[in-house]
Amino acid sequence: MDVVILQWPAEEERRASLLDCGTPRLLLVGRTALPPVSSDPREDWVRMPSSDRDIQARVAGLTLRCREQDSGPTPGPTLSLDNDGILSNGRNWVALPPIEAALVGALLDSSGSVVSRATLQNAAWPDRDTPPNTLDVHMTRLRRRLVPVDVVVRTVRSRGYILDI
Amino acid sequence: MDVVILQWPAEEERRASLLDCGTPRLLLVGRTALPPVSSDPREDWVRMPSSDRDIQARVAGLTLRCREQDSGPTPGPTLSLDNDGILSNGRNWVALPPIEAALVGALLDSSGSVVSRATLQNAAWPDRDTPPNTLDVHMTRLRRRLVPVDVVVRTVRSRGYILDI
DNA sequence: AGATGCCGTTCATCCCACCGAAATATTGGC
DNA sequence: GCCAATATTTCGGTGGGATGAACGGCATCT
Repeated sequence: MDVVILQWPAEEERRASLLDCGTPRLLLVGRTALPPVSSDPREDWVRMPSSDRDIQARVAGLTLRCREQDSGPTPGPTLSLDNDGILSNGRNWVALPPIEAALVGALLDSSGSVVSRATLQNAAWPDRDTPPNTLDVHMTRLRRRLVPVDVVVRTVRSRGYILDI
Repeated sequence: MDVVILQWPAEEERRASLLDCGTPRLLLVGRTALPPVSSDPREDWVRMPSSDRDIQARVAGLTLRCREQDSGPTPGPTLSLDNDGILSNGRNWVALPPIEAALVGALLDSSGSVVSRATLQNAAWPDRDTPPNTLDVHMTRLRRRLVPVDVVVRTVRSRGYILDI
Protein backbone atom coordinates (compact mmCIF):
# COMPACT_ATOMS: atom_id res chain seq x y z
CA MET A 1 0.00 0.00 0.00
CA ASP A 2 1.76 3.14 -1.21
CA VAL A 3 1.35 6.65 0.08
CA VAL A 4 -0.20 9.06 -2.39
CA ILE A 5 1.17 12.59 -2.37
CA LEU A 6 -1.11 15.42 -3.43
CA GLN A 7 -1.58 19.16 -3.31
CA TRP A 8 -3.83 20.86 -0.80
CA PRO A 9 -6.29 22.44 -1.25
CA ALA A 10 -6.00 22.08 -5.04
CA GLU A 11 -6.71 18.36 -5.11
CA GLU A 12 -9.48 18.37 -2.58
CA GLU A 13 -11.71 16.00 -4.56
CA ARG A 14 -8.98 13.49 -5.10
CA ARG A 15 -8.33 13.52 -1.39
CA ALA A 16 -11.98 12.70 -0.73
CA SER A 17 -11.94 9.72 -3.03
CA LEU A 18 -8.71 8.43 -1.50
CA LEU A 19 -10.28 8.80 1.90
CA ASP A 20 -13.19 6.67 0.76
CA CYS A 21 -11.02 3.78 -0.28
CA GLY A 22 -8.69 4.18 2.68
CA THR A 23 -5.53 4.94 0.73
CA PRO A 24 -2.83 6.61 2.83
CA ARG A 25 -2.10 10.12 1.63
CA LEU A 26 0.22 13.04 2.33
CA LEU A 27 -1.08 16.51 1.61
CA LEU A 28 1.36 19.18 0.54
CA VAL A 29 -0.19 22.29 2.05
CA GLY A 30 0.31 25.45 0.06
CA ARG A 31 2.21 28.30 1.65
CA THR A 32 -0.88 30.21 2.74
CA ALA A 33 -3.51 27.51 2.90
CA LEU A 34 -5.22 26.39 6.07
CA PRO A 35 -4.04 22.95 7.07
CA PRO A 36 -6.79 20.31 7.06
CA VAL A 37 -7.77 18.78 10.38
CA SER A 38 -8.63 15.12 10.09
CA SER A 39 -8.96 12.24 12.48
CA ASP A 40 -7.89 9.75 9.86
CA PRO A 41 -4.65 8.07 10.90
CA ARG A 42 -4.02 7.36 7.21
CA GLU A 43 -3.61 11.03 6.44
CA ASP A 44 -0.80 13.48 7.16
CA TRP A 45 0.30 16.84 5.83
CA VAL A 46 3.35 19.12 5.55
CA ARG A 47 3.55 22.84 5.19
CA MET A 48 5.29 23.74 1.96
CA PRO A 49 8.00 24.54 1.25
CA SER A 50 9.64 21.70 3.07
CA SER A 51 12.83 19.68 2.81
CA ASP A 52 12.86 16.32 1.09
CA ARG A 53 14.10 14.81 4.28
CA ASP A 54 11.00 15.93 6.19
CA ILE A 55 8.69 14.69 3.48
CA GLN A 56 10.41 11.31 3.43
CA ALA A 57 9.99 11.13 7.18
CA ARG A 58 6.27 11.82 6.92
CA VAL A 59 5.83 9.17 4.25
CA ALA A 60 7.74 6.65 6.33
CA GLY A 61 5.65 7.44 9.39
CA LEU A 62 2.42 7.09 7.45
CA THR A 63 3.50 3.79 5.98
CA LEU A 64 4.42 2.42 9.38
CA ARG A 65 1.16 3.57 10.91
CA CYS A 66 -0.87 1.93 8.16
CA ARG A 67 1.01 -1.33 8.33
CA GLU A 68 0.46 -1.41 12.07
CA GLN A 69 -3.22 -0.73 11.67
CA ASP A 70 -3.75 -3.18 8.82
CA SER A 71 -2.24 -5.99 10.83
CA GLY A 72 -4.76 -5.14 13.51
CA PRO A 73 -8.50 -5.73 13.65
CA THR A 74 -9.17 -3.90 10.40
CA PRO A 75 -8.20 -6.21 7.55
CA GLY A 76 -8.31 -3.37 5.06
CA PRO A 77 -10.72 -2.32 2.35
CA THR A 78 -12.18 -5.64 1.28
CA LEU A 79 -14.70 -6.04 -1.48
CA SER A 80 -17.29 -8.65 -0.71
CA LEU A 81 -20.68 -9.80 -1.91
CA ASP A 82 -23.02 -11.67 0.39
CA ASN A 83 -25.89 -14.01 -0.42
CA ASP A 84 -28.44 -11.24 -0.26
CA GLY A 85 -26.78 -9.22 -2.97
CA ILE A 86 -25.16 -6.74 -0.61
CA LEU A 87 -21.89 -5.56 -2.09
CA SER A 88 -19.69 -3.79 0.41
CA ASN A 89 -16.44 -1.96 -0.01
CA GLY A 90 -15.05 -0.70 3.26
CA ARG A 91 -17.87 1.05 5.04
CA ASN A 92 -19.91 1.69 1.88
CA TRP A 93 -22.41 -0.76 0.47
CA VAL A 94 -25.18 -1.18 -2.07
CA ALA A 95 -27.94 -3.70 -2.57
CA LEU A 96 -27.80 -5.34 -5.99
CA PRO A 97 -30.85 -6.84 -7.71
CA PRO A 98 -30.53 -10.55 -8.61
CA ILE A 99 -29.15 -10.26 -12.12
CA GLU A 100 -26.59 -7.63 -11.26
CA ALA A 101 -25.59 -9.61 -8.19
CA ALA A 102 -24.95 -12.64 -10.41
CA LEU A 103 -22.83 -10.55 -12.74
CA VAL A 104 -20.75 -9.11 -9.94
CA GLY A 105 -20.43 -12.58 -8.47
CA ALA A 106 -18.95 -13.90 -11.69
CA LEU A 107 -16.63 -10.93 -12.02
CA LEU A 108 -15.53 -11.35 -8.42
CA ASP A 109 -14.89 -15.07 -8.78
CA SER A 110 -12.35 -14.42 -11.47
CA SER A 111 -11.17 -11.27 -9.79
CA GLY A 112 -8.12 -9.93 -11.52
CA SER A 113 -8.73 -11.62 -14.85
CA VAL A 114 -11.07 -11.02 -17.74
CA VAL A 115 -14.50 -12.64 -17.75
CA SER A 116 -16.00 -13.42 -21.14
CA ARG A 117 -19.43 -12.28 -22.22
CA ALA A 118 -20.46 -15.92 -22.54
CA THR A 119 -19.53 -16.62 -18.93
CA LEU A 120 -21.46 -13.59 -17.76
CA GLN A 121 -24.53 -14.53 -19.80
CA ASN A 122 -24.39 -17.94 -18.28
CA ALA A 123 -24.05 -16.59 -14.79
CA ALA A 124 -26.95 -14.18 -15.13
CA TRP A 125 -29.33 -16.31 -17.23
CA PRO A 126 -28.37 -19.93 -16.61
CA ASP A 127 -31.49 -21.42 -18.14
CA ARG A 128 -32.25 -19.22 -21.08
CA ASP A 129 -30.38 -17.26 -23.69
CA THR A 130 -30.88 -13.63 -24.36
CA PRO A 131 -30.20 -11.29 -27.23
CA PRO A 132 -26.59 -10.13 -26.85
CA ASN A 133 -27.55 -6.54 -26.18
CA THR A 134 -29.30 -7.47 -22.97
CA LEU A 135 -25.97 -7.98 -21.27
CA ASP A 136 -24.85 -4.52 -22.34
CA VAL A 137 -27.91 -2.94 -20.86
CA HIS A 138 -27.42 -4.65 -17.55
CA MET A 139 -23.77 -3.67 -17.57
CA THR A 140 -24.69 -0.05 -17.97
CA ARG A 141 -27.13 -0.26 -15.10
CA LEU A 142 -24.64 -2.12 -12.98
CA ARG A 143 -21.96 0.48 -13.58
CA ARG A 144 -24.27 3.25 -12.52
CA ARG A 145 -25.11 1.44 -9.34
CA LEU A 146 -21.48 0.76 -8.49
CA VAL A 147 -20.40 4.39 -8.52
CA PRO A 148 -21.20 5.08 -4.85
CA VAL A 149 -19.08 2.13 -3.69
CA ASP A 150 -16.22 3.16 -5.92
CA VAL A 151 -16.04 0.02 -8.03
CA VAL A 152 -15.49 0.12 -11.80
CA VAL A 153 -16.16 -2.46 -14.50
CA ARG A 154 -13.72 -2.12 -17.39
CA THR A 155 -14.43 -3.57 -20.77
CA VAL A 156 -11.78 -5.44 -22.72
CA ARG A 157 -12.97 -5.20 -26.25
CA SER A 158 -14.03 -8.50 -27.81
CA ARG A 159 -12.70 -10.34 -24.76
CA GLY A 160 -15.04 -9.48 -21.95
CA TYR A 161 -15.10 -7.45 -18.74
CA ILE A 162 -12.91 -7.10 -15.69
CA LEU A 163 -13.44 -5.69 -12.25
CA ASP A 164 -11.35 -2.72 -11.15
CA ILE A 165 -11.11 -1.46 -7.58
CA MET B 1 -6.89 13.95 27.25
CA ASP B 2 -4.53 16.82 26.55
CA VAL B 3 -1.71 16.89 24.06
CA VAL B 4 1.76 17.39 25.56
CA ILE B 5 4.14 19.57 23.59
CA LEU B 6 7.85 18.92 23.91
CA GLN B 7 11.22 19.58 22.29
CA TRP B 8 12.94 17.07 20.07
CA PRO B 9 15.51 15.66 20.48
CA ALA B 10 16.17 17.50 23.76
CA GLU B 11 13.34 15.83 25.65
CA GLU B 12 13.85 12.35 24.34
CA GLU B 13 13.41 10.67 27.71
CA ARG B 14 10.22 12.47 28.46
CA ARG B 15 8.89 11.38 25.11
CA ALA B 16 9.61 7.75 25.94
CA SER B 17 7.73 7.95 29.20
CA LEU B 18 4.76 9.64 27.54
CA LEU B 19 4.75 6.91 24.95
CA ASP B 20 4.60 4.33 27.72
CA CYS B 21 1.51 5.82 29.28
CA GLY B 22 -0.10 6.53 25.91
CA THR B 23 -0.27 10.29 26.29
CA PRO B 24 -0.66 12.11 22.98
CA ARG B 25 2.34 14.28 22.24
CA LEU B 26 3.59 16.77 19.69
CA LEU B 27 7.34 17.01 19.15
CA LEU B 28 8.82 20.35 18.15
CA VAL B 29 11.71 19.26 15.98
CA GLY B 30 14.78 21.49 16.12
CA ARG B 31 15.90 23.23 12.97
CA THR B 32 18.59 20.69 12.12
CA ALA B 33 17.39 17.59 13.94
CA LEU B 34 16.31 14.40 12.23
CA PRO B 35 12.55 13.95 12.51
CA PRO B 36 11.49 10.89 14.49
CA VAL B 37 9.70 8.12 12.63
CA SER B 38 7.04 6.44 14.70
CA SER B 39 4.02 4.27 14.03
CA ASP B 40 2.22 5.60 17.08
CA PRO B 41 -0.96 7.39 16.02
CA ARG B 42 -0.77 9.36 19.27
CA GLU B 43 2.39 11.10 18.21
CA ASP B 44 3.04 13.87 15.74
CA TRP B 45 5.77 16.38 15.05
CA VAL B 46 6.47 19.74 13.39
CA ARG B 47 9.63 21.14 11.97
CA MET B 48 10.54 24.34 13.79
CA PRO B 49 10.22 27.20 13.24
CA SER B 50 6.55 26.94 12.50
CA SER B 51 3.51 29.17 12.73
CA ASP B 52 1.15 28.95 15.67
CA ARG B 53 -1.61 28.14 13.25
CA ASP B 54 0.16 25.02 12.04
CA ILE B 55 0.93 23.89 15.56
CA GLN B 56 -2.69 24.36 16.57
CA ALA B 57 -3.76 22.31 13.59
CA ARG B 58 -1.43 19.46 14.58
CA VAL B 59 -2.74 19.53 18.14
CA ALA B 60 -6.32 19.48 16.90
CA GLY B 61 -5.62 16.58 14.57
CA LEU B 62 -3.92 14.59 17.32
CA THR B 63 -6.79 15.19 19.68
CA LEU B 64 -9.34 14.05 17.13
CA ARG B 65 -7.37 10.98 16.25
CA CYS B 66 -7.09 9.96 19.90
CA ARG B 67 -10.74 10.51 20.58
CA GLU B 68 -11.66 8.39 17.58
CA GLN B 69 -9.38 5.62 18.66
CA ASP B 70 -10.48 5.72 22.29
CA SER B 71 -14.06 5.21 21.29
CA GLY B 72 -12.95 1.70 20.45
CA PRO B 73 -13.22 -0.44 17.36
CA THR B 74 -16.93 0.40 17.14
CA PRO B 75 -16.91 3.80 15.50
CA GLY B 76 -20.67 3.88 15.04
CA PRO B 77 -22.83 5.88 17.40
CA THR B 78 -24.09 3.46 20.02
CA LEU B 79 -27.52 2.25 19.04
CA SER B 80 -29.28 0.23 21.69
CA LEU B 81 -32.69 -1.15 22.50
CA ASP B 82 -33.68 -1.98 26.05
CA ASN B 83 -36.31 -4.36 27.37
CA ASP B 84 -38.92 -1.64 27.61
CA GLY B 85 -38.72 -0.81 23.94
CA ILE B 86 -36.65 2.33 24.41
CA LEU B 87 -34.41 2.77 21.39
CA SER B 88 -31.60 5.26 21.95
CA ASN B 89 -29.04 6.67 19.60
CA GLY B 90 -26.62 9.03 21.28
CA ARG B 91 -28.74 11.37 23.32
CA ASN B 92 -31.90 10.87 21.24
CA TRP B 93 -34.41 8.18 21.99
CA VAL B 94 -37.92 6.96 21.20
CA ALA B 95 -40.31 4.58 22.87
CA LEU B 96 -41.40 1.78 20.56
CA PRO B 97 -44.64 -0.17 20.93
CA PRO B 98 -44.16 -3.96 21.35
CA ILE B 99 -44.39 -5.03 17.73
CA GLU B 100 -42.10 -2.32 16.44
CA ALA B 101 -39.66 -3.06 19.24
CA ALA B 102 -39.60 -6.71 18.17
CA LEU B 103 -38.91 -5.67 14.59
CA VAL B 104 -36.06 -3.37 15.55
CA GLY B 105 -34.70 -6.08 17.80
CA ALA B 106 -34.52 -8.52 14.92
CA LEU B 107 -32.95 -5.94 12.64
CA LEU B 108 -30.42 -5.05 15.31
CA ASP B 109 -29.49 -8.68 15.95
CA SER B 110 -28.41 -9.12 12.37
CA SER B 111 -27.07 -5.62 12.16
CA GLY B 112 -25.19 -5.16 8.94
CA SER B 113 -26.93 -7.85 6.96
CA VAL B 114 -30.32 -8.30 5.41
CA VAL B 115 -33.20 -9.66 7.48
CA SER B 116 -35.86 -11.53 5.55
CA ARG B 117 -39.54 -10.77 5.78
CA ALA B 118 -40.09 -14.25 7.18
CA THR B 119 -37.66 -13.64 10.01
CA LEU B 120 -39.30 -10.36 10.82
CA GLN B 121 -42.79 -11.87 10.76
CA ASN B 122 -41.55 -14.52 13.12
CA ALA B 123 -39.99 -12.00 15.45
CA ALA B 124 -43.08 -9.82 15.63
CA TRP B 125 -45.78 -12.51 15.64
CA PRO B 126 -44.10 -15.68 16.94
CA ASP B 127 -47.27 -17.67 17.49
CA ARG B 128 -49.44 -16.81 14.54
CA ASP B 129 -49.12 -15.79 10.95
CA THR B 130 -50.43 -12.64 9.41
CA PRO B 131 -51.31 -11.52 5.92
CA PRO B 132 -48.07 -10.34 4.30
CA ASN B 133 -49.16 -6.74 4.04
CA THR B 134 -49.34 -6.36 7.81
CA LEU B 135 -45.59 -6.28 7.97
CA ASP B 136 -45.49 -3.47 5.43
CA VAL B 137 -47.83 -1.33 7.44
CA HIS B 138 -45.80 -1.75 10.59
CA MET B 139 -42.65 -0.98 8.66
CA THR B 140 -44.09 2.28 7.44
CA ARG B 141 -45.04 3.32 10.95
CA LEU B 142 -41.72 2.18 12.32
CA ARG B 143 -39.88 4.28 9.78
CA ARG B 144 -41.85 7.34 10.70
CA ARG B 145 -41.10 6.81 14.32
CA LEU B 146 -37.38 6.32 13.69
CA VAL B 147 -36.85 9.64 11.93
CA PRO B 148 -36.13 11.66 15.09
CA VAL B 149 -33.43 9.21 16.21
CA ASP B 150 -31.81 9.26 12.80
CA VAL B 151 -32.14 5.59 11.99
CA VAL B 152 -33.17 4.37 8.55
CA VAL B 153 -34.60 1.04 7.45
CA ARG B 154 -33.70 0.26 3.86
CA THR B 155 -35.58 -2.27 1.85
CA VAL B 156 -33.74 -4.79 -0.29
CA ARG B 157 -36.31 -5.75 -2.82
CA SER B 158 -37.56 -9.33 -2.59
CA ARG B 159 -34.90 -10.07 0.01
CA GLY B 160 -35.84 -8.20 3.15
CA TYR B 161 -34.82 -5.16 5.13
CA ILE B 162 -31.58 -3.83 6.54
CA LEU B 163 -30.76 -1.26 9.19
CA ASP B 164 -28.75 1.76 8.16
CA ILE B 165 -27.13 4.12 10.63
C1' DA C 1 -70.63 5.33 31.16
C1' DG C 2 -68.79 8.15 27.87
C1' DA C 3 -64.69 10.35 25.93
C1' DT C 4 -60.08 10.08 24.42
C1' DG C 5 -55.96 8.18 22.69
C1' DC C 6 -52.88 4.43 21.42
C1' DC C 7 -52.27 0.16 19.12
C1' DG C 8 -53.05 -3.60 15.93
C1' DT C 9 -55.36 -5.24 11.80
C1' DT C 10 -57.26 -5.15 7.25
C1' DC C 11 -58.48 -3.15 2.75
C1' DA C 12 -57.79 -0.52 -1.42
C1' DT C 13 -54.82 2.06 -4.00
C1' DC C 14 -50.61 4.02 -5.72
C1' DC C 15 -45.73 4.08 -6.59
C1' DC C 16 -41.54 2.59 -8.21
C1' DA C 17 -37.71 -0.93 -8.74
C1' DC C 18 -36.54 -4.36 -11.81
C1' DC C 19 -36.50 -6.57 -16.24
C1' DG C 20 -36.76 -7.20 -21.23
C1' DA C 21 -36.80 -5.40 -25.82
C1' DA C 22 -35.90 -2.23 -29.39
C1' DA C 23 -33.98 2.01 -31.14
C1' DT C 24 -30.11 4.99 -31.26
C1' DA C 25 -25.33 6.61 -30.18
C1' DT C 26 -20.55 5.85 -29.54
C1' DT C 27 -16.15 3.62 -29.84
C1' DG C 28 -12.28 0.94 -31.78
C1' DG C 29 -10.01 -1.64 -35.49
C1' DC C 30 -8.91 -1.90 -40.23
C1' DG D 1 -14.85 5.86 -43.92
C1' DC D 2 -16.81 1.36 -42.89
C1' DC D 3 -18.02 -2.29 -39.95
C1' DA D 4 -18.37 -4.66 -35.70
C1' DA D 5 -18.52 -4.28 -30.73
C1' DT D 6 -20.18 -1.96 -27.03
C1' DA D 7 -22.97 2.01 -24.70
C1' DT D 8 -26.82 4.45 -23.66
C1' DT D 9 -31.65 5.81 -23.77
C1' DT D 10 -36.37 4.91 -23.83
C1' DC D 11 -40.60 2.44 -23.20
C1' DG D 12 -43.94 -0.90 -21.33
C1' DG D 13 -45.11 -4.65 -18.28
C1' DT D 14 -45.06 -6.83 -13.85
C1' DG D 15 -44.99 -7.40 -9.07
C1' DG D 16 -43.32 -6.05 -4.63
C1' DG D 17 -43.78 -2.51 -1.44
C1' DA D 18 -45.55 1.83 0.43
C1' DT D 19 -49.13 4.48 2.01
C1' DG D 20 -53.57 6.30 3.76
C1' DA D 21 -57.85 5.43 5.75
C1' DA D 22 -61.05 2.95 8.42
C1' DC D 23 -62.29 -0.14 12.10
C1' DG D 24 -62.19 -2.55 16.57
C1' DG D 25 -59.98 -3.52 21.03
C1' DC D 26 -58.18 -1.83 25.18
C1' DA D 27 -56.49 1.20 28.45
C1' DT D 28 -56.86 5.71 31.03
C1' DC D 29 -59.14 9.91 32.31
C1' DT D 30 -63.42 12.62 33.72
